[in-house]
Amino acid sequence: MMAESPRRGVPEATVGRLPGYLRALTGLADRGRSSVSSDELAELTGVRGAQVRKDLSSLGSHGVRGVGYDVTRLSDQIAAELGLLEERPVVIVGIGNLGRALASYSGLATRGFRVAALLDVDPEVVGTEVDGLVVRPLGDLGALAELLSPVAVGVIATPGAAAQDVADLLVEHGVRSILTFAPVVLRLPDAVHVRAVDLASELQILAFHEHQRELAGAGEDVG
Amino acid sequence: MMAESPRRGVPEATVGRLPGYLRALTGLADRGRSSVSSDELAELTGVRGAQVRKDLSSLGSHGVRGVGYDVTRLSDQIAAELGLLEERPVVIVGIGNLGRALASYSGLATRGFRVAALLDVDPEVVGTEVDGLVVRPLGDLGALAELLSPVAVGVIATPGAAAQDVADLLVEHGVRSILTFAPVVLRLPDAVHVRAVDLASELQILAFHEHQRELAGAGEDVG
DNA sequence: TAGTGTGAACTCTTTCACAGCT
DNA sequence: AGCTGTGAAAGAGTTCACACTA
Repeated sequence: MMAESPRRGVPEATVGRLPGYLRALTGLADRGRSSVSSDELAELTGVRGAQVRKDLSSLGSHGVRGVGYDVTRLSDQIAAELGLLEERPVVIVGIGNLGRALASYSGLATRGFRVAALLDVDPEVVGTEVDGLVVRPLGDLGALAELLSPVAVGVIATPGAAAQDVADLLVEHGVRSILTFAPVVLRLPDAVHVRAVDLASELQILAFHEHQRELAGAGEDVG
Repeated sequence: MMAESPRRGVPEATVGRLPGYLRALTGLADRGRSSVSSDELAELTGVRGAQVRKDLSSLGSHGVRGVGYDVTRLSDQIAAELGLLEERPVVIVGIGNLGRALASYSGLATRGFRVAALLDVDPEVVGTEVDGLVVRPLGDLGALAELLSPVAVGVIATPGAAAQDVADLLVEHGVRSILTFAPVVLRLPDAVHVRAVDLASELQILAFHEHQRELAGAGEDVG
């Protein structure tokens, strides 16, 4: 028989859940579990069982009927899918409190990444050491090419005003995936993947729901 | 005629974009602009024009045909929808680098929030001052009730191992909306709204796309 | 004329429900 | 007996395209 192609195109919504599955599987493996059912994995990650099965089947996964999924095998398969079999370098630009938080976050190392470089423009910050790494001037980016292979992911933790320039610079040096915390919309070539986390937006979304509840409460029967 | 109900139920996907619109509108207002078209707003926020119009119409908004939307009016309307007409208090638990980054983020104040309290368990950290606020012991939460009105939003910036306990404590004290940065799934009553931002997951999602590109590149014509 | 508001088509995602395997 | 894998149904979200109007 011919090798079946595991899948073509994992749906984006599924990709978004893979890290959660991987995290749960790592936890299970640490506790010595060797197999897990879709319902249990669902429980651990806060989704539905059917969802887990659909997601995993889109990876071409093979669970065992009547038993479940092999924890190690599935974990490896997801890690492979995410491209984490090899440690991926991360460059963090902007070493304020946020940049420092990211730089010293041990979860990066345990989940497939290596902080390869810390960059900043502030001469007060450049040269200081964070979690064993010396902060370099932004201009050094070009000199770091060999540290950034396989292609690094860029993290922007600068003030909003600097974010676009930093993003352009990263892209110039070959970065194609950027995680930004700056509250601005980055204009970049379509080929660059950007994920934006905006703290204030997250809070505003929560505020919306809070507000809706307040309205609902006010409108309800009194007494 | 009777007052038309502006809407019933704004779609969740729309809610997720409102903060972006609000940010763009604030920028336009600062630059003295008084009206804006859906296409321009779309351009500024990185979505499509039709999307903007659908979103705004679900708020019961009224743009002017041939002209566009009134910047101030629309901005106020979105702020109202998000419940930001009154400053909403935020409690931050876990004053490590990340908690400090959040505490000193000026974007909170400019976007409808007030950092009402900083809490931590570490005696080394309790009593220190961050951005003009003294860090209090976690146990003080009960004593802060008056600071936390209207109902506060809780932010969890603790290590994963502490997150569930902190979340339970927040909920006990009336918090119904939580933003967590801890890489764990929180088990809370359904009535509590939780948004989880997991840095490593974000990077893994980017890594997935990076990896796909590498596969595609390797499979392509060479030369 | 420029630009909104919106039904209708389309696409993506989730959920259901059950056949089929171990 | 238990649990996966998956078509089919249902539900969300997005995009199209155009009538309408200031």
